[in-house]
Amino acid sequence: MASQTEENYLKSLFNLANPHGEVNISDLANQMQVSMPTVNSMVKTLQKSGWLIYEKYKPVTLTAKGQKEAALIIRKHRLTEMFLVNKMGFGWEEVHEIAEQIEHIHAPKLFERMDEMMGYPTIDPHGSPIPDKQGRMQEINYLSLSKIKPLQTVILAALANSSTEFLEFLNSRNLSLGTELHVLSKEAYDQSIVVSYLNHPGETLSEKVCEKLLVRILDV
Amino acid sequence: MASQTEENYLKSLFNLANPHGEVNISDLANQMQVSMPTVNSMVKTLQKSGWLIYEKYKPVTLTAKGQKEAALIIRKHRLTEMFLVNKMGFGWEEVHEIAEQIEHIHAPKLFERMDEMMGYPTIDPHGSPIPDKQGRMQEINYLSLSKIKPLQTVILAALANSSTEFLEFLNSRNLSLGTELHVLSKEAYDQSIVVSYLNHPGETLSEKVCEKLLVRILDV
DNA sequence: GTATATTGTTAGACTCATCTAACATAATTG
DNA sequence: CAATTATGTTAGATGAGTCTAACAATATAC
Repeated sequence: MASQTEENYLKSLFNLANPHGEVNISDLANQMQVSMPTVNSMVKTLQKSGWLIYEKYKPVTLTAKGQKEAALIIRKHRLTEMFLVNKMGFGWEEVHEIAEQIEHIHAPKLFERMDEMMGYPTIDPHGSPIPDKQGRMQEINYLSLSKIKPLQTVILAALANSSTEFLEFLNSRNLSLGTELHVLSKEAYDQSIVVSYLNHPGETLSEKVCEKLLVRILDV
Repeated sequence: MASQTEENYLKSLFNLANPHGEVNISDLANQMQVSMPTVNSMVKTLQKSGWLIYEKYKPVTLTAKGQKEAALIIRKHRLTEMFLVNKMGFGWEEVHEIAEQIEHIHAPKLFERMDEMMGYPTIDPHGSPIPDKQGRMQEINYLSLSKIKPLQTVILAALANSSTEFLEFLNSRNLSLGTELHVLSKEAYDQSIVVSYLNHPGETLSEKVCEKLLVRILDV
């Protein structure tokens, strides 16, 4: 069984993996906020337990076992976030820190019960997919709002970033998942977009914001 | 801030304290399932942080600060147990292990929300008092069923032991908190008691069991 | 294609929480 | 009250997870 520290490394490895599944030591050190020698020694430890493949001076790769373990931790995290929002009345900007701790609880029944009480949700409060009990995570191909052309109508479906600051920005603009957005225009100079939705007839969103808003195009 | 390990020592110290507030090193070692030298060094650490008073070869005593900290951890434990039973459908025999982990979560809002959702309960699923936000724990003077004379009627109010095995024994006998028990007779030889309740006209309970059943006498 | 910059590794040290072996003090008991 | 038993302490070691300083390999850039 992985320690809490090891679980955090597995989670970071899973999230940092490039399309080939590779992660650089320096990226992992940066993500984990520890020094590279620390990562180096931890990577050796994780390899000994069969969580990943490591060769000197090469990027590391999670094994199938490591990927599954990571996905199951992410599952606990996202189920917890959803439970906190749906069943306990928390705001989507409040749940990450709590879930970061609860994801390490060893109590299968607790998470099964959350899952059941919520009717087996497939996404978390930020639109990220919840891996299933086997650790399989569905790939959802959302579009970034920054790629949408004017006069199209889309639905806000997920976020590419779920930092407290970004979530509070979205709250201040009354933007939540499921909101129907009408793209009115796009500024060629800075790629900012003007959208209308609900009782906001013309809200300007910067490119930086649009990149983080994942949408699906509304079928007409 | 106390580490998770330190928190567990504080909790044990709180629970083991005799009426003078004293705890022996050996009792603490036994409770924590570690060696005496381990306790010895931890006790020095805890003293340095002001959680307890320690003098060589003497029993240790929690400071007011230590007592409050311990009570607040116990508060989180008991609120969690009550939440799991009342809001998530767990049995009273399933919740201890989970609460043992969740009590170390640092998230005041989580526990405040549990408290609020349950309407500010004062006891946990085993009848133990829940300390308040200031770490004050109410003293409840229950009687042990082993002290009750025949022909008296009592209400099962709490348990002096909440081990899974004991709770499963009580489940098998249909005994739960609030059950009205009529003491029919007491066997002088082994101190066992025959009680009637609900649809159990004559159930014999051993002295060992009676000692762990805390009751209050029903006003007639 | 060498020089420089970036990335990764090794060596050695530190803290925390634990252990065993050996020793010291306190409590109990004949 | 002396001997024995129980309880507590010291010393020194260990593994996990971290660090800094120094060094090595790879990648990038002129």
